Amino acid sequence: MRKEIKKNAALELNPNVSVDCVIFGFDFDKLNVLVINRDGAAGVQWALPGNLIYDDEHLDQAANRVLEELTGLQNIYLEQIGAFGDPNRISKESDRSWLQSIRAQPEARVITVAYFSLVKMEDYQPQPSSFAKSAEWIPVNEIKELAFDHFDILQSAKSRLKQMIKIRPIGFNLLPEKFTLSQLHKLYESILDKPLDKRNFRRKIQKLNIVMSLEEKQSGVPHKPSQLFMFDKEHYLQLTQNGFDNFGF
Amino acid sequence: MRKEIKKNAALELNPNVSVDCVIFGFDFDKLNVLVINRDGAAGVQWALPGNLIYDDEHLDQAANRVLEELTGLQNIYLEQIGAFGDPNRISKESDRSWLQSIRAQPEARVITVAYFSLVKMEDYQPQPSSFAKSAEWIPVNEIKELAFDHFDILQSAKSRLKQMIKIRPIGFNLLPEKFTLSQLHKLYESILDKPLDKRNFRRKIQKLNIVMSLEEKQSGVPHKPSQLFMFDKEHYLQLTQNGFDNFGF
DNA sequence: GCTCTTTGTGTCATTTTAACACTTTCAAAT
DNA sequence: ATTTGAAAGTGTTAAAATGACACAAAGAGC
Repeated sequence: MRKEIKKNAALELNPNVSVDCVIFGFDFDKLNVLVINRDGAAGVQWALPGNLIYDDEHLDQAANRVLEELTGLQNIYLEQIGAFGDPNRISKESDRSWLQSIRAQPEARVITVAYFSLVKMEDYQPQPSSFAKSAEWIPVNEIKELAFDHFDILQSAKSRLKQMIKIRPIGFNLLPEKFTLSQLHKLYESILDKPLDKRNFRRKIQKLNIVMSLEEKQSGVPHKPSQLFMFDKEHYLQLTQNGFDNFGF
Repeated sequence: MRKEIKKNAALELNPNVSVDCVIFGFDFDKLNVLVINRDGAAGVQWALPGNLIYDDEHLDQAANRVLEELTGLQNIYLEQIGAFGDPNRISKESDRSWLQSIRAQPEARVITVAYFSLVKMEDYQPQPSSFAKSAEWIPVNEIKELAFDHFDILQSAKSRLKQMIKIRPIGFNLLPEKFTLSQLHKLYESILDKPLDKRNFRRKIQKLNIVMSLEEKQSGVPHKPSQLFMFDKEHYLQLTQNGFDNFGF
Protein backbone atom coordinates (compact mmCIF):
# COMPACT_ATOMS: atom_id res chain seq x y z
CA MET A 1 0.00 0.00 0.00
CA ARG A 2 2.89 2.24 0.78
CA LYS A 3 4.12 1.31 -2.66
CA GLU A 4 0.90 2.55 -4.23
CA ILE A 5 1.34 5.88 -2.68
CA LYS A 6 4.83 6.09 -4.02
CA LYS A 7 3.63 5.14 -7.48
CA ASN A 8 1.13 7.93 -7.45
CA ALA A 9 3.86 10.24 -6.39
CA ALA A 10 5.79 9.27 -9.47
CA LEU A 11 4.87 12.35 -11.37
CA GLU A 12 5.39 14.67 -8.48
CA LEU A 13 8.15 17.18 -8.47
CA ASN A 14 10.44 17.14 -5.49
CA PRO A 15 10.28 20.72 -4.24
CA ASN A 16 13.73 20.58 -2.68
CA VAL A 17 16.00 19.31 -5.42
CA SER A 18 16.68 20.66 -8.87
CA VAL A 19 19.22 20.10 -11.60
CA ASP A 20 20.90 22.80 -13.66
CA CYS A 21 22.89 22.24 -16.81
CA VAL A 22 25.88 24.14 -18.11
CA ILE A 23 25.72 23.27 -21.78
CA PHE A 24 28.89 24.05 -23.64
CA GLY A 25 29.19 24.45 -27.39
CA PHE A 26 32.13 25.38 -29.60
CA ASP A 27 31.72 27.56 -32.70
CA PHE A 28 35.24 26.93 -34.00
CA ASP A 29 36.33 30.15 -32.45
CA LYS A 30 35.29 30.23 -28.81
CA LEU A 31 33.40 28.39 -26.14
CA ASN A 32 29.71 29.16 -25.71
CA VAL A 33 27.09 28.36 -23.13
CA LEU A 34 23.44 27.76 -23.77
CA VAL A 35 21.36 29.99 -21.53
CA ILE A 36 17.68 30.70 -21.33
CA ASN A 37 16.37 34.16 -20.87
CA ARG A 38 13.67 35.76 -18.89
CA ASP A 39 12.44 39.28 -19.32
CA GLY A 40 12.67 41.08 -16.07
CA ALA A 41 12.19 44.61 -14.92
CA ALA A 42 15.88 45.33 -15.37
CA GLY A 43 16.17 44.07 -18.90
CA VAL A 44 17.19 40.63 -20.04
CA GLN A 45 18.38 38.20 -17.45
CA TRP A 46 20.03 34.91 -18.29
CA ALA A 47 19.84 31.65 -16.42
CA LEU A 48 21.06 28.12 -16.85
CA PRO A 49 18.46 25.64 -18.01
CA GLY A 50 17.25 23.58 -15.10
CA ASN A 51 14.28 22.33 -13.23
CA LEU A 52 13.07 20.45 -10.20
CA ILE A 53 13.49 16.72 -10.32
CA TYR A 54 10.70 14.19 -10.17
CA ASP A 55 10.48 12.15 -7.06
CA ASP A 56 11.24 8.85 -8.76
CA GLU A 57 13.89 10.12 -11.11
CA HIS A 58 17.64 9.52 -11.06
CA LEU A 59 19.62 12.73 -10.92
CA ASP A 60 21.34 11.91 -14.19
CA GLN A 61 17.98 11.17 -15.75
CA ALA A 62 16.69 14.52 -14.63
CA ALA A 63 19.63 16.29 -16.19
CA ASN A 64 19.13 14.41 -19.43
CA ARG A 65 15.49 15.29 -19.36
CA VAL A 66 16.16 19.00 -18.92
CA LEU A 67 18.64 18.84 -21.74
CA GLU A 68 16.24 17.02 -24.02
CA GLU A 69 13.26 19.20 -23.17
CA LEU A 70 15.26 22.23 -24.14
CA THR A 71 17.17 21.04 -27.17
CA GLY A 72 15.60 17.80 -28.28
CA LEU A 73 19.00 16.15 -28.02
CA GLN A 74 19.58 12.74 -26.54
CA ASN A 75 22.65 10.76 -25.54
CA ILE A 76 24.68 13.82 -24.90
CA TYR A 77 27.89 13.92 -22.89
CA LEU A 78 26.86 14.89 -19.41
CA GLU A 79 28.78 14.89 -16.19
CA GLN A 80 27.91 15.94 -12.70
CA ILE A 81 29.75 18.89 -11.23
CA GLY A 82 28.32 18.78 -7.76
CA ALA A 83 25.60 20.08 -5.51
CA PHE A 84 25.05 23.74 -4.78
CA GLY A 85 22.95 24.65 -1.86
CA ASP A 86 23.45 28.03 -0.32
CA PRO A 87 20.21 28.56 1.63
CA ASN A 88 20.44 32.18 0.60
CA ARG A 89 20.95 31.50 -3.05
CA ILE A 90 17.76 33.31 -3.89
CA SER A 91 18.89 36.65 -2.65
CA LYS A 92 18.13 38.89 -5.60
CA GLU A 93 14.62 40.25 -5.74
CA SER A 94 14.34 39.52 -9.43
CA ASP A 95 15.11 35.86 -8.76
CA ARG A 96 12.38 35.74 -6.16
CA SER A 97 9.70 37.09 -8.37
CA TRP A 98 10.72 34.82 -11.17
CA LEU A 99 10.42 31.81 -8.94
CA GLN A 100 6.99 32.96 -7.83
CA SER A 101 5.87 32.67 -11.40
CA ILE A 102 7.21 29.20 -12.12
CA ARG A 103 7.28 27.22 -8.90
CA ALA A 104 4.49 25.82 -6.80
CA GLN A 105 6.54 26.38 -3.63
CA PRO A 106 8.66 29.36 -4.52
CA GLU A 107 10.08 29.79 -1.04
CA ALA A 108 11.24 26.21 -0.55
CA ARG A 109 14.86 25.56 0.21
CA VAL A 110 16.32 24.11 -2.96
CA ILE A 111 19.50 22.18 -3.46
CA THR A 112 20.56 22.12 -7.05
CA VAL A 113 22.75 19.50 -8.63
CA ALA A 114 24.79 20.98 -11.44
CA TYR A 115 25.90 19.19 -14.60
CA PHE A 116 28.03 20.20 -17.46
CA SER A 117 27.44 18.86 -20.91
CA LEU A 118 29.21 19.10 -24.21
CA VAL A 119 27.22 19.34 -27.41
CA LYS A 120 28.04 19.89 -31.05
CA MET A 121 26.65 23.32 -31.80
CA GLU A 122 25.57 22.26 -35.27
CA ASP A 123 23.18 19.81 -33.61
CA TYR A 124 21.19 22.55 -31.97
CA GLN A 125 20.56 26.04 -33.22
CA PRO A 126 18.01 27.71 -30.98
CA GLN A 127 15.18 29.35 -32.90
CA PRO A 128 15.22 33.12 -32.49
CA SER A 129 11.80 33.13 -30.89
CA SER A 130 10.68 29.74 -29.72
CA PHE A 131 7.58 29.45 -27.61
CA ALA A 132 7.92 29.20 -23.86
CA LYS A 133 11.47 29.99 -22.97
CA SER A 134 13.93 31.13 -25.56
CA ALA A 135 17.46 29.88 -25.46
CA GLU A 136 20.64 31.38 -26.81
CA TRP A 137 24.29 30.54 -27.23
CA ILE A 138 26.42 33.12 -25.47
CA PRO A 139 30.23 33.20 -25.49
CA VAL A 140 31.42 32.06 -22.09
CA ASN A 141 33.72 34.98 -21.64
CA GLU A 142 30.99 37.52 -22.19
CA ILE A 143 28.85 36.26 -19.37
CA LYS A 144 29.19 38.49 -16.35
CA GLU A 145 26.04 37.71 -14.47
CA LEU A 146 23.41 35.03 -14.23
CA ALA A 147 20.32 34.40 -12.13
CA PHE A 148 20.54 32.76 -8.70
CA ASP A 149 23.93 31.20 -8.08
CA HIS A 150 24.26 30.19 -11.69
CA PHE A 151 27.31 32.29 -12.22
CA ASP A 152 29.15 30.33 -9.53
CA ILE A 153 28.00 27.15 -11.15
CA LEU A 154 29.33 28.34 -14.46
CA GLN A 155 32.71 29.05 -12.92
CA SER A 156 32.82 25.57 -11.46
CA ALA A 157 31.83 24.10 -14.76
CA LYS A 158 34.60 25.96 -16.54
CA SER A 159 37.24 24.83 -14.14
CA ARG A 160 35.97 21.29 -14.11
CA LEU A 161 36.08 21.24 -17.89
CA LYS A 162 39.60 22.59 -17.83
CA GLN A 163 40.58 19.87 -15.44
CA MET A 164 38.84 17.06 -17.29
CA ILE A 165 40.18 17.93 -20.69
CA LYS A 166 43.68 17.39 -19.42
CA ILE A 167 42.78 13.92 -18.24
CA ARG A 168 40.36 12.64 -20.84
CA PRO A 169 39.85 13.42 -24.49
CA ILE A 170 36.30 14.63 -23.99
CA GLY A 171 36.79 17.61 -26.27
CA PHE A 172 35.62 15.55 -29.19
CA ASN A 173 32.07 15.87 -27.99
CA LEU A 174 32.24 19.51 -28.98
CA LEU A 175 33.33 18.91 -32.56
CA PRO A 176 31.58 17.48 -35.60
CA GLU A 177 32.49 14.00 -36.71
CA LYS A 178 35.06 15.28 -39.15
CA PHE A 179 37.28 18.08 -38.02
CA THR A 180 40.65 19.63 -38.63
CA LEU A 181 43.55 19.72 -36.26
CA SER A 182 43.39 23.47 -36.27
CA GLN A 183 39.86 23.30 -34.98
CA LEU A 184 40.90 20.91 -32.27
CA HIS A 185 43.79 23.19 -31.48
CA LYS A 186 41.57 26.22 -31.17
CA LEU A 187 39.20 24.22 -29.00
CA TYR A 188 41.93 23.39 -26.52
CA GLU A 189 43.08 26.98 -26.49
CA SER A 190 39.56 28.15 -25.77
CA ILE A 191 39.02 25.76 -22.93
CA LEU A 192 42.41 26.19 -21.33
CA ASP A 193 42.24 29.90 -22.00
CA LYS A 194 45.81 30.19 -23.13
CA PRO A 195 47.74 29.92 -26.38
CA LEU A 196 49.32 26.59 -27.25
CA ASP A 197 52.17 26.14 -29.66
CA LYS A 198 50.80 24.75 -32.89
CA ARG A 199 53.53 22.29 -33.66
CA ASN A 200 53.82 20.97 -30.14
CA PHE A 201 50.09 20.58 -29.92
CA ARG A 202 49.87 18.58 -33.12
CA ARG A 203 52.73 16.38 -32.12
CA LYS A 204 51.17 15.59 -28.79
CA ILE A 205 47.74 14.84 -30.18
CA GLN A 206 49.10 12.60 -32.87
CA LYS A 207 51.17 10.62 -30.44
CA LEU A 208 48.06 9.79 -28.45
CA ASN A 209 46.67 7.95 -31.44
CA ILE A 210 43.17 9.12 -30.84
CA VAL A 211 42.75 10.82 -34.21
CA MET A 212 42.71 9.12 -37.59
CA SER A 213 43.42 11.18 -40.65
CA LEU A 214 40.83 10.73 -43.40
CA GLU A 215 41.46 10.73 -47.13
CA GLU A 216 39.27 13.77 -47.34
CA LYS A 217 40.23 17.42 -47.30
CA GLN A 218 38.46 20.63 -46.60
CA SER A 219 37.12 22.35 -49.70
CA GLY A 220 35.94 25.80 -50.57
CA VAL A 221 38.23 27.56 -48.16
CA PRO A 222 40.28 30.47 -49.45
CA HIS A 223 43.55 29.02 -48.26
CA LYS A 224 45.37 25.76 -48.15
CA PRO A 225 42.71 23.16 -47.37
CA SER A 226 43.16 21.20 -44.23
CA GLN A 227 43.28 17.47 -43.79
CA LEU A 228 40.18 16.16 -42.09
CA PHE A 229 40.32 13.86 -39.10
CA MET A 230 37.99 11.63 -37.20
CA PHE A 231 38.62 10.42 -33.76
CA ASP A 232 39.52 6.82 -33.19
CA LYS A 233 36.93 5.37 -30.87
CA GLU A 234 38.85 2.26 -30.00
CA HIS A 235 41.91 4.07 -28.77
CA TYR A 236 39.74 6.66 -27.17
CA LEU A 237 37.86 4.11 -25.11
CA GLN A 238 41.06 2.41 -24.11
CA LEU A 239 42.45 5.70 -22.93
CA THR A 240 39.37 6.79 -21.06
CA GLN A 241 39.22 3.49 -19.26
CA ASN A 242 42.85 3.22 -18.34
CA GLY A 243 42.71 6.62 -16.80
CA PHE A 244 45.27 8.30 -18.99
CA ASP A 245 47.31 10.54 -16.82
CA ASN A 246 49.16 12.69 -19.13
CA PHE A 247 47.45 15.05 -21.45
CA GLY A 248 49.18 17.91 -19.75
CA PHE A 249 49.42 21.05 -21.82
CA MET B 1 6.23 37.68 7.83
CA ARG B 2 7.30 35.01 5.41
CA LYS B 3 10.70 35.44 6.97
CA GLU B 4 9.31 34.57 10.39
CA ILE B 5 8.04 31.31 9.12
CA LYS B 6 11.41 30.52 7.69
CA LYS B 7 13.06 31.35 10.96
CA ASN B 8 10.85 28.96 12.80
CA ALA B 9 11.75 26.35 10.28
CA ALA B 10 15.39 26.89 11.07
CA LEU B 11 15.68 23.85 13.23
CA GLU B 12 13.78 21.61 10.91
CA LEU B 13 15.48 18.86 9.08
CA ASN B 14 14.99 18.78 5.36
CA PRO B 15 13.65 15.28 4.73
CA ASN B 16 14.99 15.13 1.19
CA VAL B 17 18.65 16.04 1.49
CA SER B 18 21.41 14.49 3.52
CA VAL B 19 25.18 14.67 3.66
CA ASP B 20 27.54 11.73 4.07
CA CYS B 21 31.21 11.94 4.90
CA VAL B 22 34.04 9.70 3.80
CA ILE B 23 36.60 10.42 6.48
CA PHE B 24 40.07 9.24 5.61
CA GLY B 25 42.86 8.65 8.07
CA PHE B 26 46.38 7.34 7.63
CA ASP B 27 48.05 5.10 10.20
CA PHE B 28 51.53 5.30 8.62
CA ASP B 29 50.87 2.05 6.91
CA LYS B 30 47.58 2.22 5.05
CA LEU B 31 44.55 4.35 4.40
CA ASN B 32 41.57 3.99 6.73
CA VAL B 33 38.00 5.18 6.70
CA LEU B 34 35.93 6.12 9.68
CA VAL B 35 32.66 4.20 9.64
CA ILE B 36 29.86 3.89 12.12
CA ASN B 37 28.27 0.59 12.86
CA ARG B 38 24.81 -0.63 13.41
CA ASP B 39 23.90 -3.99 14.76
CA GLY B 40 21.61 -5.71 12.37
CA ALA B 41 20.09 -9.11 12.08
CA ALA B 42 22.90 -10.23 9.84
CA GLY B 43 25.75 -9.15 12.06
CA VAL B 44 27.60 -5.88 11.98
CA GLN B 45 26.85 -3.50 9.20
CA TRP B 46 28.93 -0.42 8.49
CA ALA B 47 27.84 2.93 7.16
CA LEU B 48 29.34 6.29 6.47
CA PRO B 49 28.59 8.98 9.01
CA GLY B 50 25.92 11.28 7.69
CA ASN B 51 22.61 12.90 8.39
CA LEU B 52 19.81 15.02 7.01
CA ILE B 53 20.59 18.68 6.61
CA TYR B 54 18.79 21.48 8.37
CA ASP B 55 16.66 23.65 6.23
CA ASP B 56 18.71 26.79 6.77
CA GLU B 57 22.11 25.18 6.62
CA HIS B 58 24.79 25.38 3.95
CA LEU B 59 25.74 21.99 2.59
CA ASP B 60 29.33 22.48 3.66
CA GLN B 61 28.14 23.50 7.09
CA ALA B 62 26.10 20.36 7.36
CA ALA B 63 29.09 18.22 6.47
CA ASN B 64 31.20 20.01 9.04
CA ARG B 65 28.50 19.52 11.59
CA VAL B 66 28.29 15.79 10.97
CA LEU B 67 32.03 15.55 11.23
CA GLU B 68 32.12 17.51 14.43
CA GLU B 69 29.22 15.70 16.03
CA LEU B 70 30.99 12.44 15.46
CA THR B 71 34.59 13.30 16.21
CA GLY B 72 34.57 16.63 17.94
CA LEU B 73 36.96 17.93 15.31
CA GLN B 74 36.68 21.34 13.71
CA ASN B 75 38.34 23.02 10.75
CA ILE B 76 39.02 19.78 9.00
CA TYR B 77 39.86 19.45 5.34
CA LEU B 78 36.59 18.73 3.64
CA GLU B 79 35.69 18.64 -0.01
CA GLN B 80 32.51 17.86 -1.82
CA ILE B 81 32.47 14.78 -4.03
CA GLY B 82 29.05 15.18 -5.50
CA ALA B 83 25.40 14.26 -5.14
CA PHE B 84 24.14 10.72 -5.12
CA GLY B 85 20.50 10.18 -5.71
CA ASP B 86 19.43 6.83 -6.99
CA PRO B 87 15.73 6.71 -6.06
CA ASN B 88 16.23 3.02 -5.33
CA ARG B 89 19.23 3.51 -3.13
CA ILE B 90 17.39 2.00 -0.22
CA SER B 91 16.96 -1.39 -1.75
CA LYS B 92 18.27 -3.65 0.96
CA GLU B 93 15.77 -4.66 3.59
CA SER B 94 18.23 -4.05 6.38
CA ASP B 95 18.69 -0.46 5.20
CA ARG B 96 14.94 0.04 5.26
CA SER B 97 14.46 -1.08 8.77
CA TRP B 98 17.37 0.95 9.98
CA LEU B 99 15.91 4.06 8.47
CA GLN B 100 12.61 3.32 10.12
CA SER B 101 14.36 3.55 13.41
CA ILE B 102 16.15 6.85 12.85
CA ARG B 103 14.12 8.94 10.42
CA ALA B 104 10.83 10.72 10.83
CA GLN B 105 10.00 10.08 7.17
CA PRO B 106 11.82 6.86 6.44
CA GLU B 107 10.32 6.43 2.98
CA ALA B 108 11.17 9.88 1.66
CA ARG B 109 13.27 10.18 -1.45
CA VAL B 110 16.67 11.33 -0.27
CA ILE B 111 19.45 12.92 -2.23
CA THR B 112 22.73 12.71 -0.42
CA VAL B 113 25.65 15.02 -0.94
CA ALA B 114 28.91 13.24 -0.30
CA TYR B 115 32.08 14.75 1.08
CA PHE B 116 35.50 13.41 1.67
CA SER B 117 37.64 14.65 4.45
CA LEU B 118 41.18 14.10 5.58
CA VAL B 119 42.02 13.94 9.26
CA LYS B 120 45.08 13.16 11.31
CA MET B 121 44.29 9.85 12.96
CA GLU B 122 46.07 10.86 16.13
CA ASP B 123 43.48 13.62 16.51
CA TYR B 124 40.64 11.18 16.85
CA GLN B 125 40.73 7.74 18.35
CA PRO B 126 37.17 6.43 18.63
CA GLN B 127 36.35 5.06 22.02
CA PRO B 128 35.70 1.32 21.91
CA SER B 129 32.15 1.76 23.11
CA SER B 130 30.92 5.30 22.90
CA PHE B 131 27.28 6.01 23.58
CA ALA B 132 24.89 6.26 20.69
CA LYS B 133 26.69 5.13 17.60
CA SER B 134 30.12 3.67 17.75
CA ALA B 135 32.68 4.54 15.18
CA GLU B 136 35.71 2.69 13.99
CA TRP B 137 38.67 3.13 11.68
CA ILE B 138 38.69 0.41 9.04
CA PRO B 139 41.36 -0.07 6.39
CA VAL B 140 39.93 1.10 3.08
CA ASN B 141 40.93 -2.04 1.27
CA GLU B 142 39.14 -4.28 3.70
CA ILE B 143 35.78 -2.69 3.15
CA LYS B 144 33.68 -4.85 0.86
CA GLU B 145 30.22 -3.67 1.69
CA LEU B 146 28.45 -0.71 3.25
CA ALA B 147 24.88 0.32 3.89
CA PHE B 148 22.77 2.07 1.23
CA ASP B 149 24.88 3.29 -1.66
CA HIS B 150 27.77 4.11 0.65
CA PHE B 151 30.08 1.68 -1.04
CA ASP B 152 29.70 3.55 -4.33
CA ILE B 153 30.34 6.77 -2.51
CA LEU B 154 33.49 5.31 -1.03
CA GLN B 155 34.70 4.31 -4.47
CA SER B 156 34.09 7.82 -5.73
CA ALA B 157 35.89 9.24 -2.76
CA LYS B 158 38.89 7.05 -3.36
CA SER B 159 39.18 7.97 -6.97
CA ARG B 160 38.64 11.62 -6.24
CA LEU B 161 41.36 11.52 -3.64
CA LYS B 162 43.68 9.80 -6.10
CA GLN B 163 42.95 12.51 -8.59
CA MET B 164 43.32 15.40 -6.18
CA ILE B 165 46.55 14.27 -4.70
CA LYS B 166 48.18 14.50 -8.08
CA ILE B 167 47.04 18.08 -8.43
CA ARG B 168 47.31 19.51 -4.96
CA PRO B 169 49.44 18.65 -1.95
CA ILE B 170 46.47 17.82 0.24
CA GLY B 171 48.13 14.73 1.64
CA PHE B 172 49.56 16.77 4.47
CA ASN B 173 46.19 16.85 6.11
CA LEU B 174 46.65 13.17 6.86
CA LEU B 175 49.99 13.53 8.60
CA PRO B 176 51.04 14.99 11.94
CA GLU B 177 52.82 18.30 11.91
CA LYS B 178 56.21 16.65 11.91
CA PHE B 179 56.68 13.69 9.66
CA THR B 180 59.34 11.78 7.82
CA LEU B 181 59.71 11.51 4.09
CA SER B 182 59.21 7.78 4.36
CA GLN B 183 55.84 8.38 5.92
CA LEU B 184 54.90 10.76 3.17
CA HIS B 185 56.15 8.24 0.67
CA LYS B 186 54.06 5.48 2.13
CA LEU B 187 51.07 7.78 2.17
CA TYR B 188 51.34 8.42 -1.53
CA GLU B 189 51.76 4.76 -2.23
CA SER B 190 48.66 3.95 -0.20
CA ILE B 191 46.53 6.51 -1.93
CA LEU B 192 47.74 5.80 -5.43
CA ASP B 193 47.73 2.11 -4.68
CA LYS B 194 51.00 1.41 -6.39
CA PRO B 195 54.68 1.36 -5.45
CA LEU B 196 56.73 4.46 -6.08
CA ASP B 197 60.49 4.53 -6.40
CA LYS B 198 61.94 5.90 -3.20
CA ARG B 199 64.63 8.09 -4.66
CA ASN B 200 62.51 9.47 -7.45
CA PHE B 201 59.76 10.25 -4.99
CA ARG B 202 62.07 12.14 -2.68
CA ARG B 203 63.59 14.05 -5.54
CA LYS B 204 60.23 15.16 -6.78
CA ILE B 205 58.87 16.18 -3.41
CA GLN B 206 61.95 18.17 -2.57
CA LYS B 207 61.87 20.02 -5.85
CA LEU B 208 58.39 21.26 -5.09
CA ASN B 209 59.70 23.10 -2.06
CA ILE B 210 56.72 22.31 0.05
CA VAL B 211 58.60 20.54 2.79
CA MET B 212 61.14 22.08 5.16
CA SER B 213 63.57 19.81 6.92
CA LEU B 214 63.75 20.40 10.68
CA GLU B 215 66.79 20.16 12.87
CA GLU B 216 65.09 17.37 14.70
CA LYS B 217 65.39 13.66 14.18
CA GLN B 218 63.32 10.67 15.07
CA SER B 219 64.36 8.99 18.27
CA GLY B 220 63.79 5.65 19.91
CA VAL B 221 63.55 3.75 16.67
CA PRO B 222 65.61 0.58 16.31
CA HIS B 223 67.25 1.72 13.10
CA LYS B 224 68.78 4.79 11.57
CA PRO B 225 66.63 7.70 12.77
CA SER B 226 64.92 9.70 10.14
CA GLN B 227 65.05 13.41 9.53
CA LEU B 228 61.81 15.15 10.46
CA PHE B 229 60.03 17.54 8.14
CA MET B 230 57.27 20.07 8.30
CA PHE B 231 55.43 21.36 5.37
CA ASP B 232 56.03 24.86 4.18
CA LYS B 233 52.72 26.70 4.34
CA GLU B 234 53.76 29.59 2.21
CA HIS B 235 54.85 27.54 -0.74
CA TYR B 236 51.95 25.24 -0.21
CA LEU B 237 49.44 28.04 -0.45
CA GLN B 238 51.10 29.45 -3.51
CA LEU B 239 50.92 26.08 -5.18
CA THR B 240 47.36 25.34 -4.27
CA GLN B 241 46.26 28.70 -5.55
CA ASN B 242 48.17 28.66 -8.81
CA GLY B 243 46.64 25.35 -9.63
CA PHE B 244 49.86 23.42 -9.85
CA ASP B 245 49.57 21.05 -12.74
CA ASN B 246 52.32 18.66 -12.33
CA PHE B 247 52.50 16.38 -9.40
CA GLY B 248 52.30 13.44 -11.72
CA PHE B 249 53.61 10.23 -10.30
C1' DG C 1 80.68 -6.07 18.42
C1' DC C 2 77.32 -8.29 15.70
C1' DT C 3 72.76 -8.22 13.63
C1' DC C 4 68.71 -6.21 12.12
C1' DT C 5 66.17 -2.61 10.11
C1' DT C 6 65.33 1.51 7.86
C1' DT C 7 67.43 5.86 6.12
C1' DG C 8 69.51 8.37 2.69
C1' DT C 9 71.93 9.29 -1.46
C1' DG C 10 73.75 9.85 -7.36
C1' DT C 11 74.15 8.63 -12.13
C1' DC C 12 72.94 7.73 -16.60
C1' DA C 13 70.12 6.72 -20.58
C1' DT C 14 65.73 7.87 -22.38
C1' DT C 15 61.78 10.63 -22.99
C1' DT C 16 59.41 14.81 -22.87
C1' DT C 17 59.04 19.57 -23.28
C1' DA C 18 59.32 24.33 -25.09
C1' DA C 19 60.83 27.51 -28.34
C1' DC C 20 61.16 28.80 -32.91
C1' DA C 21 60.24 30.14 -39.06
C1' DC C 22 59.42 29.05 -43.56
C1' DT C 23 57.15 26.74 -47.50
C1' DT C 24 52.77 24.96 -49.46
C1' DT C 25 48.09 25.23 -51.16
C1' DC C 26 44.00 27.05 -52.41
C1' DA C 27 40.39 30.95 -53.60
C1' DA C 28 39.63 35.47 -54.84
C1' DA C 29 40.86 39.59 -56.96
C1' DT C 30 43.28 41.94 -60.40
C1' DA D 1 47.69 34.30 -65.95
C1' DT D 2 49.52 36.43 -62.13
C1' DT D 3 49.36 38.21 -57.75
C1' DT D 4 47.71 38.33 -53.00
C1' DG D 5 46.01 36.86 -48.71
C1' DA D 6 45.27 33.31 -45.31
C1' DA D 7 45.75 29.32 -43.00
C1' DA D 8 48.06 24.52 -43.23
C1' DG D 9 51.75 21.84 -42.40
C1' DT D 10 56.30 20.54 -41.10
C1' DG D 11 61.68 19.51 -37.98
C1' DT D 12 65.45 20.64 -34.93
C1' DT D 13 67.62 21.58 -30.85
C1' DA D 14 68.59 22.56 -26.06
C1' DA D 15 66.81 21.92 -21.48
C1' DA D 16 64.21 19.43 -18.20
C1' DA D 17 61.95 15.42 -16.38
C1' DT D 18 61.61 10.67 -15.85
C1' DG D 19 62.63 5.90 -14.59
C1' DA D 20 65.71 2.39 -13.39
C1' DC D 21 68.99 0.90 -10.33
C1' DA D 22 72.55 -0.50 -5.44
C1' DC D 23 75.09 0.34 -1.44
C1' DA D 24 76.87 2.69 2.76
C1' DA D 25 75.38 4.88 7.30
C1' DA D 26 73.00 5.07 11.80
C1' DG D 27 70.89 3.53 15.62
C1' DA D 28 68.61 -0.27 18.88
C1' DG D 29 68.77 -4.67 20.86
C1' DC D 30 71.04 -8.65 21.76
